[in-house]
Amino acid sequence: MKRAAPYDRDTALDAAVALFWEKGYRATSLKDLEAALQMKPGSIYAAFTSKEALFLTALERYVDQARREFRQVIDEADSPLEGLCAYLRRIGKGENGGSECRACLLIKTILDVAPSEGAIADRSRQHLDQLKAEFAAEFERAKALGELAPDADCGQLALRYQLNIQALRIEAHRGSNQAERSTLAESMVRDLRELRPGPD
Amino acid sequence: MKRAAPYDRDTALDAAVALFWEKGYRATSLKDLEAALQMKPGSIYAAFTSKEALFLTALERYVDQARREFRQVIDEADSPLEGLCAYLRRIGKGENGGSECRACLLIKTILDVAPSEGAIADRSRQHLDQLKAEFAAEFERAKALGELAPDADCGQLALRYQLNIQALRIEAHRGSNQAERSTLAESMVRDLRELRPGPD
DNA sequence: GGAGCGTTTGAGCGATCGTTCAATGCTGTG
DNA sequence: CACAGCATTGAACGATCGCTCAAACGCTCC
Repeated sequence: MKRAAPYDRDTALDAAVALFWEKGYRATSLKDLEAALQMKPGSIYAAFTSKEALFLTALERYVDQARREFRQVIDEADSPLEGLCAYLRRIGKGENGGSECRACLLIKTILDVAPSEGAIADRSRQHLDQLKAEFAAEFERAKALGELAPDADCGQLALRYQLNIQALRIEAHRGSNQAERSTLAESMVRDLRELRPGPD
Repeated sequence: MKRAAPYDRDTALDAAVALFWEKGYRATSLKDLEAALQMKPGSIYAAFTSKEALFLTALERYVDQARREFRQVIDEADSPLEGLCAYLRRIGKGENGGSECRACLLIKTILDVAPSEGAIADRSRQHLDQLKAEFAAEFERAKALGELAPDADCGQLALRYQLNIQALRIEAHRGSNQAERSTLAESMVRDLRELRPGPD
């Protein structure tokens, strides 16, 4: 039997996600990682190959978690459109699972990373596209249930939805207080609800 | 008479803006600046005190330019609301003056910069607030002319307008092509136009 | 033409970056 | 208990970071 690893990979990765999320890829030094993961440089490299590889692994974990949170909110909602609204509200509340409210790590990364570190930017873009597709699928579900007009462009709606989420998160990075962001989220929710076809 | 400075301060600052805009504050090294400004480190420090001070000066220039462009589009438009729409379209076109389309330097900076370099982040936030105020003033003007409902919340509208602009610019950082962004801008314009009160 | 002075230069500072590897310490087996 | 084997360690590497300063330069004025 192999000796149990004295570090817990999942715990370490969670710490890495939190750190990268807070400081960004470039600004996070190996020294920071040593402290956060409670691992010496050698161990980090043995476990994750390189800073870049560690980041990519952490990114995967981050996206998985984000997707899980989204799905959970959706599943608890009464309808697809209501679920999408609820998720917006949740982000506006500033609470995003247990973690503090920050700009989306994917966006941060895309803006932060130099062209030379293209692998990281590329992967981030892929993740963004996948999340957008997830949103689009939810809009499609809403349309099938009659919550949207039959000719609604779900791709476009998903894009704007995603941009709204990004905006809410970036707004949190700015000085704005929580109430302001809640108002903002409500205004976005209103826009979504107005998409509902109906005799009004 | 003092000897004329062998470097042109404005030219150097323009180069600094372009470089910082492309690479971000942290990722821009003194070596990069030496090449871009065609100045040796000693000269840079003699002229601008430090990398941080140089960035702050460049930031000022960037914002001035952005504001000038906005004002120009507004002044050429038939009405305040039309001006705001035209500016959105212009950003959607991907052309933003002569410079390539990139995420707003202010947003990039806020997301990029560590808390330890607070001065830079703080100044960026101030600039963002000022620009938002400029937008709000334009919405107020629109309201006074009857282009908006009398009870419209111009502060809120300005915020969402600014977030839309940020979204368009960040979208450019992503893979999305120009046509996609144009469509996006048109959709935002439509939202703006729907604010017009009317008999419908 | 030479003295004086302000500017520009670039080698080099200490710190820190991401990374490596020989030495060390611990664990499961005989 | 002794040993074999592997994970962990942390000092140290070369590169690069932001930055400094003594020396060289070039202009102006006498």
